[in-house]
Amino acid sequence: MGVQERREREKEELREIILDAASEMFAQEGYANVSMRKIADKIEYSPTTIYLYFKDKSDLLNQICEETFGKLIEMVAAIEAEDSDAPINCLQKGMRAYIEFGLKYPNHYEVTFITPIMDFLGQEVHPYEGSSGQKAFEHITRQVVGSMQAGQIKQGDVAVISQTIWAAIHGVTALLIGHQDFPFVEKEILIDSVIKTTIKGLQA
Amino acid sequence: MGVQERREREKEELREIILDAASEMFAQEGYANVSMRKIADKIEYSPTTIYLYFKDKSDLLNQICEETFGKLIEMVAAIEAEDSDAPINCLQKGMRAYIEFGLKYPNHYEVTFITPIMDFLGQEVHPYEGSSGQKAFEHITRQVVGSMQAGQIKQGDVAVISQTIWAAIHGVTALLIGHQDFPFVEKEILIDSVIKTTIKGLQA
DNA sequence: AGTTTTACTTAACACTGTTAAGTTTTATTT
DNA sequence: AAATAAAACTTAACAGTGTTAAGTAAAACT
Repeated sequence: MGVQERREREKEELREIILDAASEMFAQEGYANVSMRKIADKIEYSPTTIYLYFKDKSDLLNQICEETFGKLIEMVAAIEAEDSDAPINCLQKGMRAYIEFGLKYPNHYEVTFITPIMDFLGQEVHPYEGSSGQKAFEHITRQVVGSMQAGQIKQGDVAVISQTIWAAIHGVTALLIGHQDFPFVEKEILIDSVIKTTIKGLQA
Repeated sequence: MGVQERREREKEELREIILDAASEMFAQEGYANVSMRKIADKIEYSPTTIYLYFKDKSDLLNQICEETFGKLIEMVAAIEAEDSDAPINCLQKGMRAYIEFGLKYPNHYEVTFITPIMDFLGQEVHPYEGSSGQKAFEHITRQVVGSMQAGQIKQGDVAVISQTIWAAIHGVTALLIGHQDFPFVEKEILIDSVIKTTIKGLQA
């Protein structure tokens, strides 16, 4: 009765092929500039086949983002595992990793964290619960708790502090991605400044 | 020879009508969900008439943003004119005004500062030079200079500090607008935290 | 070999932004 | 006042979009 298993494997393979093709195209040309027909052309299937594997275009995107952000989580988890001297260094490294990840995959960052995907009623369709985004954020929270317990940042509401940090790193990432015509100072200097200012602002 | 002047006035009026209709619709339903035909329906002209007044859809948007952000500049300028005791208070008020403005006109904020408008080659088409966005940013810069001269924030590169501030306020604004499903702490508390953390991080 | 299930495709719908060509209205000139 | 020129606006169309319903080919089961 190995037939069913083989077929499932084949289905999964095509799912991956679609996902890979779409991922590459989204990252290269941007979500809006890639049509279902173009993806279909690339994988040499009819456009409607994609709909047998994904609910719609935004579902395709969400699943790509889940994959991509799995990588971010791995990166941040690796930093945590490094058992660095001070939790606050860990937090800083995590912030830097987040920003650099966003700049490395700007189109993926854009679609996951910048573009609010709305349906026609203006409702957001980015389910947060259980998403990789949630998991990534939980890492920040954990590092905040660690730094707070070590007395390296001031006592306070963990959620407030975590979200403040997220605002800072999202802010610089989003600006650098989305406003390439703006006369920014040198990228590394700005990133440094954002991280240092935030950490200093949170110290006891 | 007042005929020509009257006609110019009439042209300007229709331009305003289009701008107002589009502005309202973009703000209510979001840029992507408003088509040229829908705008045309609303103002009771044919869709192509719009192209006699605006180069294309994104031009329409840019001009709306210029108008809207004129208001932001007025707000920030009013704060500056208030001649508040300390420049750093002025800076803080300006930051708050920026964030609150973004939350008040989320769709306008989105299209000006969040959505990167790309043409089909992935080139950005948001001209920064001379834009209202530039002018708004210059206000931040001026307040940074003032605070620095008053010794209320540390000495340093004005551009770096200004952009760090922008990253922070853009970050929280963009997050609050774009991720309404995220379990944020109370809005005012988060905004307060971002502003205070940033200012504290920049103090001498 | 015949039947059912699965996988995939064709054709179509209702949209989109945008342009070229044509029409109506307004102003100028004779 | 009639003819001409210019401006304002519209109709029709192109080439594309996401998505669905209906149909076909292939594989698996009986």
